Amino acid sequence: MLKQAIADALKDALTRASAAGELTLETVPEVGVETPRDPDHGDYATNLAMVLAKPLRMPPLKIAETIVRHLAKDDTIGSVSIAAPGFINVRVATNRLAECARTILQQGGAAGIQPFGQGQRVLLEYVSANPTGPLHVGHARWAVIGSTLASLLQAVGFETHQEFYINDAGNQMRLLGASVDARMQELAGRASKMPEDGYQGAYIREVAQAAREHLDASFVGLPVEARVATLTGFARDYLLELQKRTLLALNTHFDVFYSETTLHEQDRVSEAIARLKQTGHLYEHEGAWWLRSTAYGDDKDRVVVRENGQPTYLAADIAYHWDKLRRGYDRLIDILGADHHGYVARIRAAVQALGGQDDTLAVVIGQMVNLFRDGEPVRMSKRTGDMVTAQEVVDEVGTDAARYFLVMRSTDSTLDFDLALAKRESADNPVFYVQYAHARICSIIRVADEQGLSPEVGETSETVFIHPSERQLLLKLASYSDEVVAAAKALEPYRLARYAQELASLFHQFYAHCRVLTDDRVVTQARLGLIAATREILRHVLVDLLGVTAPLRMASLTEEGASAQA
RNA sequence: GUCUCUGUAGCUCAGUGGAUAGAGCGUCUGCCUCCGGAGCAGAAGGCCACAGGUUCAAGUCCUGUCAGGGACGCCA
Repeated sequence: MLKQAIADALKDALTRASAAGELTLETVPEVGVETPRDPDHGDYATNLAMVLAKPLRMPPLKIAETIVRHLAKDDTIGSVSIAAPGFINVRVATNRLAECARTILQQGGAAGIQPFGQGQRVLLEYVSANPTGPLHVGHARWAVIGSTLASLLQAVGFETHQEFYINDAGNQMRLLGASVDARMQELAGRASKMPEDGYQGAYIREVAQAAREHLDASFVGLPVEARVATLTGFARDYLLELQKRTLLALNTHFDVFYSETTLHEQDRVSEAIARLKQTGHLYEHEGAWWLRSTAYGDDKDRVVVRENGQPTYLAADIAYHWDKLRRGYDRLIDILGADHHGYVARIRAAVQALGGQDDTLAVVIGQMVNLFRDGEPVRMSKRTGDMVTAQEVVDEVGTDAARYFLVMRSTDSTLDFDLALAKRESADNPVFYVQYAHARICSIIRVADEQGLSPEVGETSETVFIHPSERQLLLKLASYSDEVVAAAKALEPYRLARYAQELASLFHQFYAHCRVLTDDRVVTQARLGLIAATREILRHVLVDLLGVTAPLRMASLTEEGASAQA
């Protein structure tokens, strides 16, 4: 809310100084405004003078003085100071901060968020698992990152859509059908042979059991090919439903589940191949057709049609991405696991070969999740039966903790997820810390309500908000809209979780230092407004962006509190 | 071997080229007459893996080395 205003004021000052002939600028440079680490250095700062020192061939301190002399005092800039070697430090007028809180209170947590997306259409594709088994924790991480990113981009003015690409074609699916068939034969008491590299997990037996209940009894006696074909479809549907249930439990909602098989059935794959041949991006070599992906920076060219005439997985994915482009999306975002990193260059190349710009497709790589239970690593393997599924994780720790933990780290970092820790309802657990701040505010407002007080931020704030913790809280509230925009531009949803924790921390500090409900009516009114604005922001970041609940009260506390007092 | 992510406090991690490197947990010490103590305050704890370079300024950018994760199919 404030960053742009300060940058504009500085830019105006530069222009005036230039017009006055005191600084000889050819163009007005980009003004970078940052928040200093040390609050003593002001609320916002710029290194403008130091950046200009070289081109102007003037000492940075002198430039800073000149800029400050031409800086118009407005309702945002309270005071300005210069610090060696050339920083310009701005302290925001407290009335302006109070005005920000008032705006948040009136317009809600989204107030002031710059809608730079301008209605551009964005398609996010994420999770996109094979329907050959339950989702694992890695999938859960992509799910949470994807859905949070979708909300985030929506909040900054993009029109976002979310899709799950079902990898339901190819050899893996036949193998799945054969694995289920083997288990089913077992259940029927017949001799069976699990195929080489067949799916071994306990869930295969579950699918087989379900198939026995839903398919006709005589089915077991059919020839192998017929059985496997039917079971492949059955298992696909069954496991996809399982995955969908998990995604819902993670509070993730897709607009479309897009089946790879339909691409083949509707000849989309052959169309895409024909198109690439026509535009000269494919060539024939050793009986196969290759995409010239090296033309767009890939390490080597990639086969799209095999020697035997069958299209590869890449061919289908190219067709899918072409379909996305033809549906009129301005930007495509794919979220992939680090295990698919090597795939990025070729799909980016394909998008460009299909006419996309080099920045049309953005790929977010999520590093892997290491699962722990009480410090002991838990193995994740699809082939063994003992893996912990995403569903089990959500069942164990709950949706809120699962979402928060899976999104709170940078996607570039591998995530250590300790189930015991996430489950613990204690201070270890950041999601409870943030939710507690929200519940605490609700509690105060409930008490105030009983006294006939409603939250408002009055006009006399300069004299009312005098405690440092009040200022810090106000500043944090005012920076929310800037933070949302920054997180969206960088495609870094984890920043929202950090912000939420920092805001909660500042609120708890304020709470410890300043009593809200006091004998002084003016102070009470102002502080009620402050915490109500804090609640708006907490609710927005938790519910609207992170997809986590913002509880009015902490349920387990009342129980514990009751028993503790007894 | 090539590509890629990571390496910052005992642990898990922040840190958009700027000022004295931060948070949470853990450890130690304080704070409940009072709006919810799942909280707050304080202390201890660091050659930012290592070596060069770029610049007014490097934890941050570049190159190399070391260590750990992931990937290198006419699998999906």
